Amino acid sequence: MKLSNGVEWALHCCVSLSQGHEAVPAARLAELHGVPAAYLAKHLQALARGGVVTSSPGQVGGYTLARAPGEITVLEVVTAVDGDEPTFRCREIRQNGPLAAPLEQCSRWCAIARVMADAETAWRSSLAAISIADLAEAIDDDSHGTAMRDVRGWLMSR
Amino acid sequence: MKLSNGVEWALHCCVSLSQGHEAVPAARLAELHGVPAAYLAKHLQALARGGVVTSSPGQVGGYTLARAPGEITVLEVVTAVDGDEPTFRCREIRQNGPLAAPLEQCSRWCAIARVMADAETAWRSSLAAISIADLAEAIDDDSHGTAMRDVRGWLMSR
DNA sequence: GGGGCGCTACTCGGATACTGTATGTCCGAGTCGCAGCGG
DNA sequence: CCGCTGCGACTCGGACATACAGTATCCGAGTAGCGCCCC
Repeated sequence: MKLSNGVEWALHCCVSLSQGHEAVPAARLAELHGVPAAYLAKHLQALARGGVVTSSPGQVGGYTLARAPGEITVLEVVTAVDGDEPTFRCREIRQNGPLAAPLEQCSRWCAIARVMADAETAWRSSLAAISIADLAEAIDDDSHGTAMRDVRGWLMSR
Repeated sequence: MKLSNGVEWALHCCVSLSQGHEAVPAARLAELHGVPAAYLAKHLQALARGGVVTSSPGQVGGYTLARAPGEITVLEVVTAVDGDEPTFRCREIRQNGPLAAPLEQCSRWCAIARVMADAETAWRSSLAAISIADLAEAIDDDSHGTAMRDVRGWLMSR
């Protein structure tokens, strides 16, 4: 079970976007994070589709957070980029083979699927408890208060 | 983030194995669950490598649970089949670009990686709380006590 | 009749093709800002 | 001097190649059981 690395890029981009009020083009975000611009654009489009960021075309266009940083959870970003399909897809193999379970016993999910779904819920809850604002604060603390200030300055310049 | 469907097969196989004391060949497990035998064998090998089941060659060989069903957790099965790499691999992009974080601030993990790791820990804990015996009991309850009895009977026959 | 030996059949295990998803890239459609022109 | 219009440049958005991992399969190495032969 591997998570697309686009998730990491998207989270960093959201944190950066939370530091400026102007729209930031995809190319500029790519430069800031040192990642391929064309590919990052793809993930930003996914964020836009997911309602995490809003895009504006034109000469001074770019991406902006759709809501306040404290109102956007990490889970939303992950879901927007990675898709909202469940990680475990039950193929109902209990209905296969010589001992196939009768259909009337399959009204509930398979016990295995329930366990996996519970685990996924725990994972999602953990991600939903953290907001972009929390991330920005944590990163700022790690850098003793310089990282976010530098990002703000860099976004302002040019 | 998608989980290999081999995980589902492996869990079902472990539950079935918990019902019989004889070694069960891969082909027989495949027949029981209605899945391709050659492919299932691959996953059973992974379970053997992970120490979840033990394999015995020869005419009456096959697979057996390596420990008591209550002592094997779902997490072990998932890890054995899917690999134990973390779902989120931090590429340290904070060290990229014009505002690269200095190395002395990177002694700890990136804040984003920490959040993802916490979520994964929650997921793993949830899976580690359930054993194969728990699964077998839950499946039995769903079928009003017939499913595991049928499996035992089918494994005895032939 | 008992013990030893060889054969056979069955098992797992890893090496080998194929498919789908993630990765990476590109060019076209659309929009906003700015400069130039006319009133 | 002010407003309108046309142009240009920049933006996003989706369509297009490529690389890798999951899917599916096969055949060879090894072992245990069984029957046969010899004593």
